[in-house]
Amino acid sequence: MSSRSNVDRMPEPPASARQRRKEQRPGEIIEAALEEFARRGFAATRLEDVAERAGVTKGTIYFYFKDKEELFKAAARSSLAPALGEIEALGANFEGSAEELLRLHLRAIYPKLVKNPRARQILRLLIAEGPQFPELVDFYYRDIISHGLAILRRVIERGVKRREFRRTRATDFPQVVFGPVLAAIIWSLLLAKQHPLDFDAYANTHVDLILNGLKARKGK
Amino acid sequence: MSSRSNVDRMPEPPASARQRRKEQRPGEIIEAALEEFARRGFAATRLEDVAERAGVTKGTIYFYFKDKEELFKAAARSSLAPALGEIEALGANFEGSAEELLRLHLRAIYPKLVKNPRARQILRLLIAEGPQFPELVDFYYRDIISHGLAILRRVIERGVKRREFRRTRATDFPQVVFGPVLAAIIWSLLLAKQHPLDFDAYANTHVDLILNGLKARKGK
Amino acid sequence: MSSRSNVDRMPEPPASARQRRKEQRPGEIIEAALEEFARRGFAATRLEDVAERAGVTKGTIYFYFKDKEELFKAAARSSLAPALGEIEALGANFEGSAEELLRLHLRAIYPKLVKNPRARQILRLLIAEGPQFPELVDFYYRDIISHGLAILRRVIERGVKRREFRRTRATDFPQVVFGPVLAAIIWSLLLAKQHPLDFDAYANTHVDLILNGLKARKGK
Amino acid sequence: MSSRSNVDRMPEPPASARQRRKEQRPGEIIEAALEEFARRGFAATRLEDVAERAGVTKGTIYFYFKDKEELFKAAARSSLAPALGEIEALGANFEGSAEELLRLHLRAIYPKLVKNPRARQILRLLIAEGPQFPELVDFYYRDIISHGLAILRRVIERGVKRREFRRTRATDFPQVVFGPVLAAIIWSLLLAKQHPLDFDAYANTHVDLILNGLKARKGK
DNA sequence: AATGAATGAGGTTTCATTCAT
DNA sequence: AATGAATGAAACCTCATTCAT
Repeated sequence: MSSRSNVDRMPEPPASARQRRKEQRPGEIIEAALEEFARRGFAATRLEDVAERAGVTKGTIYFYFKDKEELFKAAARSSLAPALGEIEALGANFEGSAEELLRLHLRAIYPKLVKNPRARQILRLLIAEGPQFPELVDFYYRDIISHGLAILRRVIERGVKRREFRRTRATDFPQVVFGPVLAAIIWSLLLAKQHPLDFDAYANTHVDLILNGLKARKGK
Repeated sequence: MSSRSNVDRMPEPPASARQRRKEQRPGEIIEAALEEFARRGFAATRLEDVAERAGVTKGTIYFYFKDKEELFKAAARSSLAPALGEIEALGANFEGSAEELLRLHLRAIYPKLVKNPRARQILRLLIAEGPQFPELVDFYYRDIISHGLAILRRVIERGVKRREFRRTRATDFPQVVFGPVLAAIIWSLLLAKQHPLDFDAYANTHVDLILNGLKARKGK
Repeated sequence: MSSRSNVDRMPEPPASARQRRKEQRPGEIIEAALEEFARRGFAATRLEDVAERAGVTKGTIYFYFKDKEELFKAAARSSLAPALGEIEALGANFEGSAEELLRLHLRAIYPKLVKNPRARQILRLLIAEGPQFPELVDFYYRDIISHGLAILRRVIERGVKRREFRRTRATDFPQVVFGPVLAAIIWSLLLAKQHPLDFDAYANTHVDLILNGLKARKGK
Repeated sequence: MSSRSNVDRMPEPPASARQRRKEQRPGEIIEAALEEFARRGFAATRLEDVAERAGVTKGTIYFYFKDKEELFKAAARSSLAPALGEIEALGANFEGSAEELLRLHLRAIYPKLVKNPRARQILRLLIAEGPQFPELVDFYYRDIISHGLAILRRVIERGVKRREFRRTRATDFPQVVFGPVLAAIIWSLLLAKQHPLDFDAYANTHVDLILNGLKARKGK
């Protein structure tokens, strides 16, 4: 990403550089746009800044995107799907206990969501611009959120079936299990700089608390 | 709210009404501003719209607030303190079990935060505009967040001391306990309209799961 | 019109100048716009130029008109109605011959249309921008053209009834009688500067030719 | 016209087709340009649209024409000369009466000017863009208008010499005789769609009225 | 205290034009 | 001969801010 602009300034780019550039341009612009939109929000972002960050001029953006809104949507839909896919894959052929599986999932979520700047930025955009871009919310619900919740729900159900977990309404509200992750992301977005948080220890506490909360009591 | 503008257009309002009006003006403007800012974000909000909603003209806003930013800060600081105060008061002379107290707190939080549009809007503003208004984040951390977390921390510590709760790092990370509330608020902000959630049942699940997670195991 | 800008530059305008100005502003802007639009056409006209000519800034235009198109329509509808009214009035209580009346009408048309820059400009706008602004064409047809043709038609019919004029299809096509006026206007718009035309002699020739054309032959 | 683009996309067009294509390109572009310029005017016409209509890309236009203005002039000069030539030829070896000859001329003008979309479009361009392109006006005056008027003048003079027509100033102002044609063209440009006109009957009325106007009175 | 006409900086968007391929 | 990605100069338009009243 940072090497890009250097190339721009290099005289005599290799023969096929132009071709390679052309194919990468939209992606580069989207990348730059995501960065700027996440930093400032939709309205406060200047396409001039996006252009500069992408190493092109304003006009070029309009060659690839109809208008600011289109660019925003393209950037905001910037996929979290790969991350989700990896998480989903965890449960594919898993044979162990539900506890183990939930631990695996939650532990995977932190590096992929909390510590991943891109994911945090997208969450910020979603919260900030959701009301102005309902299609965006729809998209994320359909493609990401509902899937993520379904994954959690299945793990919990598995635990219940195996008598590892109590039968609770947690299967109806997997958001409760996920909630602490959201708290961590928001902390990271707003406060981490001034008030650092040990996210590893935080994740352990989250896992421990939730698992203990779900598990069936021996004594009872 | 709707009667306001009528009054404005009434010729010769009685002296006292005018007086009352004058004193209420800033508050009315702040109220209108909060609404608009929360709906659209700082940059996208037009002072003209705030003025209209407040039943005044643009010029009047500048009589009470130096500029748009000042108005935004005034609106965004719009207090959550009363809500926090009420929650804090719960623990003041409480003599019962920590479980009971935590239950009380969590149950109090839902109506005051999740179901309270004003609180939700402020959270949205904080997340959306935080990067542009660090003072705002500081303010909320100092006045609200740190206090709120401290309250939770004290309740948990009380439980640990009374051997009701296990000794976990939850006291270091009360955010984990609070997390599900955040998830509910964000759901409410973005998704509730299309995908309603039974927040009462949700709250019960939250309380149950967290309490069970915190409690010491009899068997062990 | 030309004194306006001087006033602008005068320090200390009289007390009510502002008020007077406010009421005149829209009219002044329309006047300036008509001038510019007629000179350059809709697309090529810059609002900055209109503003300068009107002695205001770009922003002011948008205070009075929604956008460039709205301003254009307002300017283009700039009335020809008074001129039409005066012509129409000619026939009101006229008691003389149809020949005399037609002479009166045609003679009145030249100063009001051919020699009137405003009328010429409007015609140019109508022809040039008609396809882009069908509502404008509708408006002119409804308010001006159909009335104008009706006036001519009535005069011709009167002549026919009085046996002054032959019975021809000129009543169905008063445009034929009016045509030479159009030729004069267009000449004036395009060629008069390089190739002056004696419009008074032209008008006489027009009147003579058409009247002779309409009149019943004695011999026959 | 519509098959053109298909050909374009055909791989390996036969050598001769390509050759033919190459030679026709400028003409095709001019044709497309005339269409677009007449529809929208100079400023509002986008070269991209011209290119698309011509079945080429923007760049190609610049291979044949220096810039937009050059293309416009090429399109706007698009010849009316053939039409004029045919009309002029009518009088070449004509031996009959002036009345007959004038009838011939006027009758020839309608299909060639009023009913010919290309001629109408050029007139529109001339009126609309004349002020911005004085050379264009000069060109049309020199090559078309002055010739056309001269033709009419000669016919009228012939009639006067032969004592068919009265001696009037119509020879100084043949525009009067031509005027009704202009009215018909403009009607056709602006109003014909909404308010159809029977141009054949119109032409007859024109011929009848003007001839009667010109002719010497038997009785006198 | 309040108004609202007016400003002007700044942003989005368009499009003629260029140029490497 | 032709392409089309890229540019950059304008142009439209918005809106925070001012100020005479």
